[in-house]
Amino acid sequence: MTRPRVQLKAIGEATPGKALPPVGSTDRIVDSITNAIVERRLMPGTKLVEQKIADIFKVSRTIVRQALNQLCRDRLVTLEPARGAFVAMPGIEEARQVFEMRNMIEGALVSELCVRITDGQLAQLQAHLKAEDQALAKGSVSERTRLLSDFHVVLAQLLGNTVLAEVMQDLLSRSQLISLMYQSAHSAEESHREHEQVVEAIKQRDARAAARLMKSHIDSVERNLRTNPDSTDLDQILQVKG
Amino acid sequence: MTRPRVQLKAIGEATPGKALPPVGSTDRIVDSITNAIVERRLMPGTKLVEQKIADIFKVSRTIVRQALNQLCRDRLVTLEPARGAFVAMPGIEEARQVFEMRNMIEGALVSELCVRITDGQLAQLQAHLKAEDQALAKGSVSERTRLLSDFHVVLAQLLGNTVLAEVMQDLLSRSQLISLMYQSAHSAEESHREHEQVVEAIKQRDARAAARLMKSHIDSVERNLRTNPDSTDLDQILQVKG
DNA sequence: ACTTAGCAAACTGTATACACTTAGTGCAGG
DNA sequence: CCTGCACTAAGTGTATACAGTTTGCTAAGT
Repeated sequence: MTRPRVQLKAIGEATPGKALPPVGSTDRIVDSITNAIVERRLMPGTKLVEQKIADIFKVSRTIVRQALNQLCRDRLVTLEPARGAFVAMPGIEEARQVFEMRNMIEGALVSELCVRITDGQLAQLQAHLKAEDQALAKGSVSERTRLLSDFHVVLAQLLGNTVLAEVMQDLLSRSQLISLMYQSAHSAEESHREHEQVVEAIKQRDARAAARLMKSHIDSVERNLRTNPDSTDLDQILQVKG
Repeated sequence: MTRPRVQLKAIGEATPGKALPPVGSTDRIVDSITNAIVERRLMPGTKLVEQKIADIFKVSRTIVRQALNQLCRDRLVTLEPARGAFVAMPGIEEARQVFEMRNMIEGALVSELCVRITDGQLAQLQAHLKAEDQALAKGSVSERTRLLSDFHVVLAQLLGNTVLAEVMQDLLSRSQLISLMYQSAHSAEESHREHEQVVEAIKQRDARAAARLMKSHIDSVERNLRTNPDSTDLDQILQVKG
């Protein structure tokens, strides 16, 4: 079986523009690998050898194993018994389920927001939209991607519900991995426009419209995945088979 | 600080009527402790000493630590650095957030079910209701509790969405821990009746009613928590302070 | 030339050892 | 009698050692 061989050094560096790095050694590794995956520096299927990661972070395999276990729970990494850890390769069915779940949660989320959002929070949303706009104009690709994804996290955070925010963060990491595998044809510009429409509906306190727009946004992202299994994907699909 | 001292042996046994035990040693321990917690054999605040658990399951602390880490991610256990692992004691705010999240998810869930459920699946639901009924008549308290909780898991599973089912399973474990801390006055009979109403609405394919009934069911459970912080809770709250 | 058996290197899974932190106990001083 | 400090036992955090498995290579056989 030939899996993609990628430089593991890709996970060494931190990402600018993120929250301050976590205190624990384990969390630091989880964060680095998570970022490396969602930023496409670690491709799906890449084997993550414990000792190499341990060397990079100057810790023992014990710590690395803890990190890999957490990543496995996040579904960003697959653990195959006695074989090792691999960057996950979510299948079509899993992708469908993640998006279905997002549809349900985010639909209800924006509905609720229409009822409870404050003016200050609305301004916060507008500020995020502006940041998206600027990133589209001059930002790097990875910055765009991050902001477009963060939009959904911000929405979740506005409800002040940590439980919800964590689940959303999880679903979004997986979404990014999925988008990466089934190369999305959904343009950043289109996503941004759809985000603006959602925010506008929230501003009007139109729960029904907001939910509809959000669902159609997510559907639109998903649709553009399925209809475009392009060459990169085929490579990876073949690599799975051997 | 005085925390409740409970026999750790409580986690040794498996629970009848559950799915077959998992293969890995780690998962076996996670399952045992999870069951012990939701079945109230391990009370909130109980310290989980690694070596003792290791002795019980005849494994090394390495394995136990993996299990405790997983339980920490499930929020059933709290890890305090250099102090150890404790059965979680979710606060009021966390409880509110869990129920809010359930409201959002399960509302959308039953709506969706109204559109997609098959006759066979409806029969499955009815069968579950019947099991609840029988447990109310003659089953043990823990069996009732389990069935009433499983109702929600079954609903999630009917959608055929593993991602959703896992999140729900998670939220329900936490809900059980919460009910246990803030002793619920919500009677099993009332829950069962409300379940029946939800199923009836699904049967009629009335999405709006189903969502409304489900939300009111969850609200009703939550309301009965908050208004009844009885003696057991006070004990635990005092124990936290000093 | 192609397949297959066997061997060696690499890697994972678990246990163990050891350093460091915390918590409890007893004793001395106020 | 109460307070504060040193000491000790218990427990956690990390590294390391070792056993078992997988994987890729080599070589023999068809």
